[in-house]
Amino acid sequence: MDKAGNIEEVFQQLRRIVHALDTFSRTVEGSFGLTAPQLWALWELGHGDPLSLKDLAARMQLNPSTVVGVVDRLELKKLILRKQDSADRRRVCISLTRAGESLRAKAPHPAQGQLLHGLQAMSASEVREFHRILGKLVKVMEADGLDAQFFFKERD
Amino acid sequence: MDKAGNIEEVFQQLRRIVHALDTFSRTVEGSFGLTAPQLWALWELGHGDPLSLKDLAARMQLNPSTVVGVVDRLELKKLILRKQDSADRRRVCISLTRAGESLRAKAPHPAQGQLLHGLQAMSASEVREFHRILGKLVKVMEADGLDAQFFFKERD
DNA sequence: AAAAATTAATTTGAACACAAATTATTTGAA
DNA sequence: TTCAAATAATTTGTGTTCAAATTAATTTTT
Repeated sequence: MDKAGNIEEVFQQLRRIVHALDTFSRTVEGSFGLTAPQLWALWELGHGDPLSLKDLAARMQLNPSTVVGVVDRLELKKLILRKQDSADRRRVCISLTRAGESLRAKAPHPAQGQLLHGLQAMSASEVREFHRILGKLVKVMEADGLDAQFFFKERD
Repeated sequence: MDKAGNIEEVFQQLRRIVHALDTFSRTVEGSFGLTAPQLWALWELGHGDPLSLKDLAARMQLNPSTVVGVVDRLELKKLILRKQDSADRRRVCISLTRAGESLRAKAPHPAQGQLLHGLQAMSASEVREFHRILGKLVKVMEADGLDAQFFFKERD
């Protein structure tokens, strides 16, 4: 296959990986009661000291406004506790409840099972190579000054 | 770095790629007026004959109920036309309007610019290798009989 | 031909995800 | 010190995504 063909298929493959992750998230929700983002938040919160919403959002690499909703739902399930920070009353202090801690101990790794399984099935050198290539890709994709207008030209 | 470390970073990398794709989708929306799924649907619809909603959903690898919303918004923008199929009145026949066709001609490739850019920056052999590794990953991730319960064990 | 099963599209309800606007609080400058 | 700027959390509004339930039409079975 030529380069263009490979690129076309890589799109498909990444799309399928994202889709598989989403499907796994829903599977976890069905059998565990938590979605992947909720599980992930629980995981981060159990790592050490309580976090502010902003810090939790930063760790999850999500917009704070998104995390508000995730935290709302965890609070409803009584897995976390929201408390106003006494030092800075703008902040909230989010910590696990007893129930949250115990669930966290039983929970699947938030890194999402199928992907983990897939990577573990590879040899170390293959994972290394994959890592190297992804690194290049991320670098280019996140590069500054990439003008979206650039892509707006006739095709097909 | 050892295998476990590489795996941990691959998670991060994939997360960042997904995030970059989402960001790009919003950039396109801002400067073009269409989100990535809308653009993608427009693209598929311009490929040839009109499609039923089911067929469009299949091409986009999305749930039909998701595509209803995407098509709704394209219809509101007068870029597509919904018509009842005369042969089978359960079906709708979705086709581009004149405006839809002209927009499609000016539109960015739905495969999402930054990723395309990133892949084009690689050598052919690198893309080939990436394609090979992703293929393995997809295969394992989509493998049947993978019990989600399997991942529910103590960790950390 | 009438009843049952299937199919296509849609609606409903839940969760994400973001940006932009808002509110409350704190920090910094005049 | 008072007023302005910045920060933290939240609300609001739009869009994506799915599964499950619903509606309308077609196909199959009896």
